[in-house]
Formats: sequence, structure tokens, C-alpha cells
Amino acid sequence: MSKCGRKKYMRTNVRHMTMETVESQQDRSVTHSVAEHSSAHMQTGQISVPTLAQVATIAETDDSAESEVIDSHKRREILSRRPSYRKILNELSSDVPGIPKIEEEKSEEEGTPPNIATMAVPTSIYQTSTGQYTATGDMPTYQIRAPTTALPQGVVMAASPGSLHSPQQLAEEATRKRELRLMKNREAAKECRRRKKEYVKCLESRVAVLEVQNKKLIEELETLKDICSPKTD
DNA sequence: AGAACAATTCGTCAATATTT
DNA sequence: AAATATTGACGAATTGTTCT
Repeated sequence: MSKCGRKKYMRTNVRHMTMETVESQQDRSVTHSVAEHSSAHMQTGQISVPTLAQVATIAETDDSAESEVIDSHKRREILSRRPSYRKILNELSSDVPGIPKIEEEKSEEEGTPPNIATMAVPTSIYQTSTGQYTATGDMPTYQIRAPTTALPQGVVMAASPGSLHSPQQLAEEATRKRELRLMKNREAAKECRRRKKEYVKCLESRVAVLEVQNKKLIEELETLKDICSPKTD
């Protein structure tokens, strides 16, 4: 995959705002907006996280003189980075029994085979008669492998920086560090995407469960209405 | 069949959060 | 404070779908 010619963007204090909306778009040949871009990447049926588009809209419409007066706290609140998927999911799981926690990555010696991510699709959260959510065997009892622990072949740990002298050695060290960083980030991105998918699936499951619950309650309400005020015809 | 477009995936960068 | 982790955004590549 060729990565040459990649455009570098200055990023301002914007977690949910890209330069697409911050910069003037005049000199950009790309015509799609942030919202379009994110929706284009949204799979059918997935739940979109609206903050990005919302914030982008705010940013776009905010450049009037009045906007300068806007409380910076508010803005910061909007733009602040939201918690990680792991955190969100774990909070969800503490609220709702049956939603699995995303476990911290564990070292391989704790029994988990390396590089194996077992994960079931969380398609079945059921509600018990007490109103609690319960997981079936299909619930994601995944285990997260520890990707960063395994260095690819060819990545050699160099000597300590103190022992490097020549510019060539320094350059090699820099290259090695960069490759290591890229590799780590590559794995981190994969893991992040996996967590995100998990998070979205989890939300979808919740929606499904709540819809069923809502339907039941409506039916119950109708029944009670009928009992309390039977029709006279 | 193949062109055209849409959707998806992946690696990377950079900003920010979290951990040490 | 430095190191590390997380994740939105981007562009390129790949894959899928539709139309001619």
C-alpha cells in the first residue's frame, strides 16, 4: 500500500472536528463533507455517533463575531475527547448486567493463547422476568490478545542510545524507533477498530432489548387501560 | 466483460487521555 | 513530565454492486 504523498494536516484543538471544517475548503479538491465522509464509512444498520457531525456543524456556523463570545468551557465540553470505547462499554456493563466488560489486555502467560481473539457476536441479550439483562452463551466472552508484545521478525532491539555514536547509527536507531512506533500504532488501530465494532454491536443489542421492553410495556399499559375502563358497546 | 461508483479496510498522523 | 495508549481523520487500496 503506497503511502507516499500523504497530506499532512495541522490539527487544532479538535477531537471531533477535522480540518475539513476548520480550514477553508477552497483549496481542497475533496468535495465531501465530514458528515458525508463519516456516513460513507458507516455500515448499514450501524448506529452513528452524532457528535462529530454536530460539532462540525457548530464549528462551521460559529465563525461569526458572536462566536468569539461563546463560553470557551462550552466549546471545550463539546470538543473534548469522549471516553474510550473500553471505558464506555465497561460503564455500560456495570449499569447493565449481562453486558460484558472489555478486559484489560493481559499478558500471554495468564493462560490466553497468543494472537487469538475469541469473540462471539452479542446478538442475544435477553431480559429475565425481573427485568434484568442476561447474556446467553453467545455473548462476547472475548479475550484480547496482547499484540504489542510480539515484535515482528526483523525488528531487532538496538543497543542503548548511549552506545550510539556515528550519525549512521543514530539514523538507524531513529528508523528502528519509527518502525517500532508504526508497528505498535498499527496494532493499536486494529484493536481500536475491533473495540469500536464491539461497542456498536453492544449498543445495537441494547436498542433491540429496549425496543422489546418498550413494546411489552405499551401492551401492558393497553391491557391495564382495558381493565380499568372496559368498553361499553 | 468492464466501467463507474459505493462501501469497506487498512496504515498512518496527530491530538488528547491515561499511565508510569 | 515523559511515555504510552487511544482514537478521529485522512488517503489509498481493495472489494462489492450496479449499470451499460
